[in-house]
Amino acid sequence: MTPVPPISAQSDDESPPGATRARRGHGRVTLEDVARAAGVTKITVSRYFREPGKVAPETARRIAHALATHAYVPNKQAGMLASGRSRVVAAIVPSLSNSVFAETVQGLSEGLQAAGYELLLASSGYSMEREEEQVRAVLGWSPNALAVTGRHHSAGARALMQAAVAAGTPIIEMWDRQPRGARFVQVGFDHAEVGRAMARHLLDAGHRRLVYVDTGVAADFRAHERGKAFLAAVRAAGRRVSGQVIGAPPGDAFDGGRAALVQMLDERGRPRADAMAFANDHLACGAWLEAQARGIAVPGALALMGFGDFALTRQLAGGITTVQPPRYEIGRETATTMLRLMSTGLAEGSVAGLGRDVPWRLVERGSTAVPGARGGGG
Amino acid sequence: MTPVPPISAQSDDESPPGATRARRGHGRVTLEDVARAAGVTKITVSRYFREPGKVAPETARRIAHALATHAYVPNKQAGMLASGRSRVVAAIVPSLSNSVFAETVQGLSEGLQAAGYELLLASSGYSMEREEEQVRAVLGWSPNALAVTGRHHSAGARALMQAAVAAGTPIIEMWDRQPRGARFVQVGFDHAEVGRAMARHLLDAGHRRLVYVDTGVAADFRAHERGKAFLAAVRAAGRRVSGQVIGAPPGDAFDGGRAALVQMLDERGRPRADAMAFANDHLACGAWLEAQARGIAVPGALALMGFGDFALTRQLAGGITTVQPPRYEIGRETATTMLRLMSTGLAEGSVAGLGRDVPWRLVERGSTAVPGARGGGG
DNA sequence: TTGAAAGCGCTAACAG
DNA sequence: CTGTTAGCGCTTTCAA
Repeated sequence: MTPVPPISAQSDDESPPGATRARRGHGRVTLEDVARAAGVTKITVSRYFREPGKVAPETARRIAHALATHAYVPNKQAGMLASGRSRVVAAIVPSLSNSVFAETVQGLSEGLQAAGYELLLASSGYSMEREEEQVRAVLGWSPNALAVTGRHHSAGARALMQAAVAAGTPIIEMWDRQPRGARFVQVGFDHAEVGRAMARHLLDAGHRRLVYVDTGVAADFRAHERGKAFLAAVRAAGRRVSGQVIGAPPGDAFDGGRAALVQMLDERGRPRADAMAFANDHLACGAWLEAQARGIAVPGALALMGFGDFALTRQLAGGITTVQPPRYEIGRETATTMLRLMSTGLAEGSVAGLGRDVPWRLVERGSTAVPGARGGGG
Repeated sequence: MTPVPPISAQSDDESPPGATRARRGHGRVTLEDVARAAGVTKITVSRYFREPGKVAPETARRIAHALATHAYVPNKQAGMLASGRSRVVAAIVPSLSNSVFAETVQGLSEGLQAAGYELLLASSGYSMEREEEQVRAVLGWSPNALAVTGRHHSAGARALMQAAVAAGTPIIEMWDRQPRGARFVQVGFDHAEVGRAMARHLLDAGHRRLVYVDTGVAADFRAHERGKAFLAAVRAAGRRVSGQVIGAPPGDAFDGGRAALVQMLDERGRPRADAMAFANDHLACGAWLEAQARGIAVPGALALMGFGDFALTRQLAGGITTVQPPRYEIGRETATTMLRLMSTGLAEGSVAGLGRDVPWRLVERGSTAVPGARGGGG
């Protein structure tokens, strides 16, 4: 263990009159300790870190030596407080266990790390109330920028975020992009468009009775939006097709997908739908597995498609059609956008609605394959 | 006396409605602003937050009113610096995308949140070098405690961690427990024991030719340890059984599992092993899917088992035998242990090796089921 | 090239 | 119950 030098007031200067106050520090090594050991003052050590070129080689050597024996860890609070620069960016995602957001965070983290920023991460557990708490909490660290997920927030969270923008802190909404009425910069895509594309894909394959299985997660607004648009698109397709949105039970998503499939079966165990679209791939995979267990042919008797492009969709025989969202790219693009906004100082209300549409694509696999050309419906 | 403040290029014209004037630092509202608006001094506002009982009701009312119109966000850097208490705990996990750690983080987060702590999260990407960087980075925030994953760290990281312990910051190693030679408090379990249990399970089922498929992730030391113990246990079981450890290719784990299975097939497409144990359930599921695709009966022709208890293992027909690690509990227990150490101030070297064994269990499912009683081997 | 002085925004101690 | 004073550890002028 490195010996921690005594911090006792070893005063070479005059003792302050009537100085009997209790010391407050926590036993850590400070810049001052290192400086004393190196025979310089703390500002020189500080420079050694920030502008190494500006300290004499000999001095640098002595400082390096002092550092080697002192396990010095710079106190970031102090640095941030003094400089006003935090080099920290905060992000709030609904869930860290959801691999979708994990990859976004990965992209964000990589993009920021390259620029020397640290990431303060929080999760809201898909609760707007907790999101507000987290917004408040992370803003307290004066991050240089904040990324949140989606465009639905509590009034309180919105107020905090707007105050932050007004104070010059860029705020970015990830995963969702809907320039109309946007209050913040957005990096993502339009989920309604995805919902429509899913419907169109199934309609084009000739299916007539379509179902969208929504997630059991109440606050997954993006999934709901896809479902809503899906339904609207089906309804707009004419009288010969029917659309329906049902909800998967909360809990394990594989089980939820299975349950949704079962719910769609008639008394004879046959699907009352031609095709089912799911809010996410776990649900879709669950349904696929249940279909397989029951001998329901996919896509012969029932077409299935999901959202998310989870690894498993490539693994199940024939593959499961899905929408590949730019999970990683959203994070990466958010980082880029943040860096740009931070450097230009453009964080004003004027940029609300700006941002980037990050492209997604529909990946067609076996679960919605059309044998031959099944003929155009509707 | 008063140095002329740097002239702000832009004229401080009128502040946005609701919020009062922008100040020089971040342009953020400070305690002082609120205090002025409430007609008190900042310390009173500070007390209003920390010890509400100690401010007069009338004063409290005025402060509350001032707050309502000021979007005040406390500056945590300043608070921490002044109080020395951070109410922040840091954790470093190998990967946020790995659901195993995601759940641990969830448990940790929940346990800490209840006690009013915030979580600073970092991921090392399974790299000891990056882990050291992250240790250094998070220690700069003066967390009240730090949790790292596993007991393998770079010398530099170890030095930083030991200095932190010496300075009174509890450090906990999660997921691994090996009291011999431990330098820090550990909350987890012994992976060698798991490896032995996996071997025993397969041996007891009468299998003779056993294979452990290690992960393609080089720095997943715990997986390697399970493999090593697995092999040792098989070798110790006598001359009539054989054991082997092979590595899965890096990349997608489902594909890795498939590849590992293929690698074990002879020219006629028949397994050269009786049973395969995998470093994780993704690999095991991949192998299972490949076996199914090739018409290899599981467990008839080949028994499979994994580690991790991922949701999918319950879904594939018959289920896949796995080891259920206490993913969530490790996080929860880490939180409890941290809180205890922080309150007792016991963070000295004397507690190294202390900690908790968190129990795991082997979940037997179809993929290793013994039809009837296949007869005792070795 | 190095140092001295003056805070950053907040809280601990100690009066009133 | 409220205010005053003195820092927390670092970075910013500015001076030497």
